[in-house]
Amino acid sequence: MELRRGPWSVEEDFVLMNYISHHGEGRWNSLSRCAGLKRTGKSCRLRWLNYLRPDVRRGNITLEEQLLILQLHSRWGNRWSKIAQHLPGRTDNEIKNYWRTRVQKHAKQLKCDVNSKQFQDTLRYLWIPRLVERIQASKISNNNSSSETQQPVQLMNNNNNSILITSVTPENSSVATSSENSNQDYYQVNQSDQLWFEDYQAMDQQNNIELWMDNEDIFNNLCNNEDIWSLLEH
DNA sequence: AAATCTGCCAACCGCGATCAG
DNA sequence: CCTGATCGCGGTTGGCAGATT
Repeated sequence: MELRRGPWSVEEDFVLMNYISHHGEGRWNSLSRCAGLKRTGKSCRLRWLNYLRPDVRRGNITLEEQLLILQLHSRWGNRWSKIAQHLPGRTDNEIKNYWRTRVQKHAKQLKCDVNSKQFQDTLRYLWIPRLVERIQASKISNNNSSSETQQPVQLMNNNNNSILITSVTPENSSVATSSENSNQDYYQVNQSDQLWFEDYQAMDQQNNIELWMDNEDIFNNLCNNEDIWSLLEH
């Protein structure tokens, strides 16, 4: 039997959805045959998981989701399926596409490799905190009560060639992180030994941005579809 | 207005892991 | 235990639409 390739038709989608609704997913090769689809099992699986499955989320990646992607990628690297497990309704393919088209583009603009320590540090110490700050600001301006439990972070040069990351209380939440100063801090850090990294890890254990990942409300305020990259550039 | 470029995203491919006989 | 089949993941490609030249 000749296998079909390329985009799925509406009829094929219907057949696949109908079959899975009656028989469940899995055993993709036999599923494809039994459903009468001229597609590989692999193709059926991909179509279902990335497009047809009812809990797939559509629309732009939100600020919160962008933050999660950055944080999780800094920890796990290109383990897209693992990252996707923490973004309900988003597929590994979607996250991978987002990363490649948006994040890698900015690495290119900075003339550094996306996997280089320099770029990873830029993400971790400059862009992630600024994104957290931005989200926090948007929540405060929205009078969102859930913001009380979430704290922004602040970047400080502690005169020891390391960057100190501290939480910021609501009363002094106007965090100053001009790109010039932060870049200067960043390059000083780059010349230092491993102390800064240990500092960060220690803070990581206590009260820093990782708290965000565990907040159950994080997906309850998906109000904002702004793009962090345009925000961070200006 | 036409040609070219760019961003986006669905789909395919290769490979290693896992499963089943 | 071995081997072929299948699955799942990450990398890559191709095509479309909108932006730019």
